[in-house]
Amino acid sequence: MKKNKPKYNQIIEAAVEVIAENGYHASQVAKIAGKAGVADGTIYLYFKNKEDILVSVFEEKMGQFIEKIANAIRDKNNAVEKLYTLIEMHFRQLSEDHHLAVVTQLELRQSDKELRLKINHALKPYLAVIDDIIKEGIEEKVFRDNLNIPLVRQMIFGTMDEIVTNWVMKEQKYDLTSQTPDAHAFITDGLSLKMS
Amino acid sequence: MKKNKPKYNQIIEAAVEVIAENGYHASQVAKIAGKAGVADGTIYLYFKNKEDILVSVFEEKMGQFIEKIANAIRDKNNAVEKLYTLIEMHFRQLSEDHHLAVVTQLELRQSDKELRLKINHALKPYLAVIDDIIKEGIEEKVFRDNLNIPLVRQMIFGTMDEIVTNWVMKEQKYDLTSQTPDAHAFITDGLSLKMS
Amino acid sequence: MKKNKPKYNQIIEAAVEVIAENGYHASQVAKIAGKAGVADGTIYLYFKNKEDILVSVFEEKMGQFIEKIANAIRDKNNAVEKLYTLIEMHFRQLSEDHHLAVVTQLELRQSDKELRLKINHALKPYLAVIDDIIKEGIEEKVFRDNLNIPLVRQMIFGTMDEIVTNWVMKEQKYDLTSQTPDAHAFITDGLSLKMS
Amino acid sequence: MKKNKPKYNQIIEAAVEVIAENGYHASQVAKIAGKAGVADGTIYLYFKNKEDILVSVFEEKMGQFIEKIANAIRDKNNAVEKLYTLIEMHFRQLSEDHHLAVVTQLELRQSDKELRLKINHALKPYLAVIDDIIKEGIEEKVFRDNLNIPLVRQMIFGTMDEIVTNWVMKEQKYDLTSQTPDAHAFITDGLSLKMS
DNA sequence: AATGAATGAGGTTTCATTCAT
DNA sequence: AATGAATGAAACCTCATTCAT
Repeated sequence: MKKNKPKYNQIIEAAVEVIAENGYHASQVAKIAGKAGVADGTIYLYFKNKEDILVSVFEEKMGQFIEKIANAIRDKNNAVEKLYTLIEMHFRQLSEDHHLAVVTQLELRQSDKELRLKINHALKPYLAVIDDIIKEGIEEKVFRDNLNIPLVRQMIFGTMDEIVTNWVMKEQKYDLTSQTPDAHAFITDGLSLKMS
Repeated sequence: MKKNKPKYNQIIEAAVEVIAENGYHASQVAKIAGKAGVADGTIYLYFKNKEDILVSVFEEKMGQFIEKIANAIRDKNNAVEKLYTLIEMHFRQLSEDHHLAVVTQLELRQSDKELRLKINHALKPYLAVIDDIIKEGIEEKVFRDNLNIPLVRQMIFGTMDEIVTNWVMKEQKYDLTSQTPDAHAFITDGLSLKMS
Repeated sequence: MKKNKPKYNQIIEAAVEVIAENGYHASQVAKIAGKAGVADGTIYLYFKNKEDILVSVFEEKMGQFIEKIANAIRDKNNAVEKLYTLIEMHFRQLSEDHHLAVVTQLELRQSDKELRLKINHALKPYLAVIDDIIKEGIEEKVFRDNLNIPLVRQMIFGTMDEIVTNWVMKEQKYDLTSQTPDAHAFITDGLSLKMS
Repeated sequence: MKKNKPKYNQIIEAAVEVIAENGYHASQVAKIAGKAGVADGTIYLYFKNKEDILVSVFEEKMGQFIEKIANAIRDKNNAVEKLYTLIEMHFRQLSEDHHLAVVTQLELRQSDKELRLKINHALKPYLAVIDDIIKEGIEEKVFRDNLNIPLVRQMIFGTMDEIVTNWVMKEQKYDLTSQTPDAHAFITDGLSLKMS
């Protein structure tokens, strides 16, 4: 978050709203400028081009997203609890900001390959947080020690991501956060019946 | 599959190739017509509009995709084996058709919300197959009976989808099919260390 | 001149008129299309981009310009007469097509360096015609044999060009063709008083 | 030259450099301000608008250009020598200031009709100097007395101008000043072989 | 059934100029 | 006198779709 750059943040917030309301391809720079209350040209004092707005939107929002999750996890005592908190915070944050959920789950994915790569890059720190939890769980001997970490991380992220996308596509008609226990159970224990 | 409509299939196949080679946004109708060996106008004798081509591509390919998986599953004896086969076939089919993998995992996702909904609709039969396996596993008492089936199905699909997408984005540098055991283990048993 | 391409020629002629009437920088593609009676997009079926229109205008017009001069010169018997005819035809052709004169003398010179180089390239055949006359005059021993041909050609072209440009800038208020004898006299004899 | 206006001259010099280095169309006011070491807005304390900068550049430089030629000519005894000196000085001054040569011969000509008229106006005093030499030559009876003075002046200027432009376009690969004798010979004697 | 020439709407970005400080 | 952040108009080109042949 660039401090003391009110216009920068105005534009970022306006971009999220405009994309959520109009869809990715109907999000003209003029519309963003209008909602941000600045002239079209002013956009280009703060962003290199339209793509730069979109990447910045993702970076800013993702930065805040990760920071909140990292904070919430910090005082948890073990990997299982941390994982639970991560899932819950992931769901809750998107649940509380419908605009952001639409933008990250649907609209920003319509961007082309180059932009997608930049967006994926902004996702790296989040994936690292997941990796750390997996490693901690292995050390604590609550997770198996033969886990393929990158693959497991993909599966955890894929699981949460698909749940959120379905929720967004169903127009957020049900409560997302309450899916946390089931999602957590699936990730830790899978589908299997526990043997006694 | 429309039978006895050779041009229809020519256009579908051309569309997959053009999208895989050029990317979604660089796939003009004229390019598809060119590769299919027909005039631009001819496209509109077989498809309502460009979106109709893309939806049809997905429907045709998804139909074949599901049929093969359904066939392979039919003679498996229990839910665990069926699930294993489903995952393996999912990975293998995309592994063997790189064009299709690029198109389904990356390019078609760049379409707008409306088209995405239609594509999701074509996915329904596949999701039903997954649902059936889950139900069967519950009946066989190898899966827990308190599973939220739609949620679990999303998680299974999300897990596989994310693995495939990562593989495509890493330019298919490693073997996808060999990820099957780990993916299957994650889905059935989660991360937890099994107690003896 | 591309034959049997009526739209091609319509666009070329429209471009000359639009540039002459509005000036180089106010010559939008839309204006040219409008005057040519075609849709904006049609322009791009015949020309790669706007620059291509402008280069083509110059090439087409210069081709006709040179051809007429070459024809007129062919049956002249000596270098002095040929030079006289070249000057007269140069002046007359621009005199008879005011639009073309404005475009070549004023408007097209506002183009950037790259376009200027392409335009200069189209001028080469004309400069070769001048060179040939100079060489012929030397062989006929009516011109000095120590002439620096490229330099002399520049001087001849520069002389004519400056006269035409001045005439265009003075809004063609006087007769250009009647400057031929004086221009010819200057080029052949310079300023000096002939000694007896 | 506005005396005691250091910023005025800074801006003029910066403009010449920026235009020579970047070309006419890439010479934004901001770039000129940057090179001059002043704020964008400061430009408008000294110049009415961008066109005014360019006209002033030409006027300032042309004033110095003419003054030097006028000084050099003053102590020559006859028209032929004065003409020789004028040509030599014309070539030498542009030869010694490549930036200025590029700006006057190529870049400033890309301006629109209105600006070109103002630039031509600044050229008037120079053309008057040429006129005076022609008149003096006629009086001295070394030039013909039936010369059309404005036309002859255009031809002399056009000759020199075309030579300089060619030299600039050939990227100044050869020596310009040494073209003086040939240019002078062409102007005084034309192409004709002298009769004895 | 097939063609392909023609259409025309729509948006990102630059940059000269202003004016509050 | 000097600053520099903010303004906002303006145009090239692409490409899905049509329709006369």
